[in-house]
Amino acid sequence: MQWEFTNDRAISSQIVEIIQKGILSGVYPPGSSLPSVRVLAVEAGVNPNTMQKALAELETQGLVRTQRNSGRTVTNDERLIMKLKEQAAARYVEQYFTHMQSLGITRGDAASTLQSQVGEVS
Amino acid sequence: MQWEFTNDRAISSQIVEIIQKGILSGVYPPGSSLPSVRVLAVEAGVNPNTMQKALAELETQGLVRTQRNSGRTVTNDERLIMKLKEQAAARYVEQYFTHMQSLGITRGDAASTLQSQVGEVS
DNA sequence: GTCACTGTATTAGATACTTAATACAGTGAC
DNA sequence: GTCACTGTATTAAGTATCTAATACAGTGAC
Repeated sequence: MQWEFTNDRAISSQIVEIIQKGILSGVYPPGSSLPSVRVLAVEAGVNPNTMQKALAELETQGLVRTQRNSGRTVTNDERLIMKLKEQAAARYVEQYFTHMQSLGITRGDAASTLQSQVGEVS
Repeated sequence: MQWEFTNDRAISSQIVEIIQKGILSGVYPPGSSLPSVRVLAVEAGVNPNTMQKALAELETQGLVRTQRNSGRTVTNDERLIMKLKEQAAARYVEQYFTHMQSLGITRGDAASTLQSQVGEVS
């Protein structure tokens, strides 16, 4: 997990997205237990309150379960994970097209441009 | 120009991006004059100070020129515009791949997924 | 029972952003 | 010269975010 933040958005929101991706990509497998708030806060280099806020948000999304005095675990609901993963992917696709269209680039041209860079090493 | 803002990022930053896209896409052609700070502020529904901040940022990027007492114009430097447009497009491509990779999706699969949605109406 | 660990809550301070209400200097039309 | 418009600057207030420093209740190992 790489905790790198930009200062153009709230840190807690960025944490939510990072952990979301960790769960949706399988880095945090279904049912596995998460480090404690305090440990995660140290790892990420943020205040425990900030990490707490992010984890609370993840819980309302159903991605994380909390056992009041014994830590948190990733949900076991693999169908939910798969569904959210597909939704996220679809959102990224549309976000790409939207950005390119606002530059005056059609969906077709946007697709060609992307296709030509699949092999690039970035 | 559609002035719609989310509250997860600074409004002034969002204004910068919207006007940038307007210039790079040709909605604001090279050399054309921009509405005044106060008019743009009303259009966008924000405080003049906020619009001023965004326009100042655009000027440091070289996309906009200011004639101290007679308004602002879009730069005439079409090469700069073209260059920035290509850079922005390349950035969106990489951003897409990065997002998909953090979901555990390879560049190749990310390209296929996108290709399959070119024709969608969104 | 003690200790070390959980999540959670509260208070205070610093900072950034946005709005609001002004003000000033320069320009161009009349 | 007056008026209406430019960009720019300043001050104050409200809000959101993050940090810091605590505190409390519950659990499990020993």
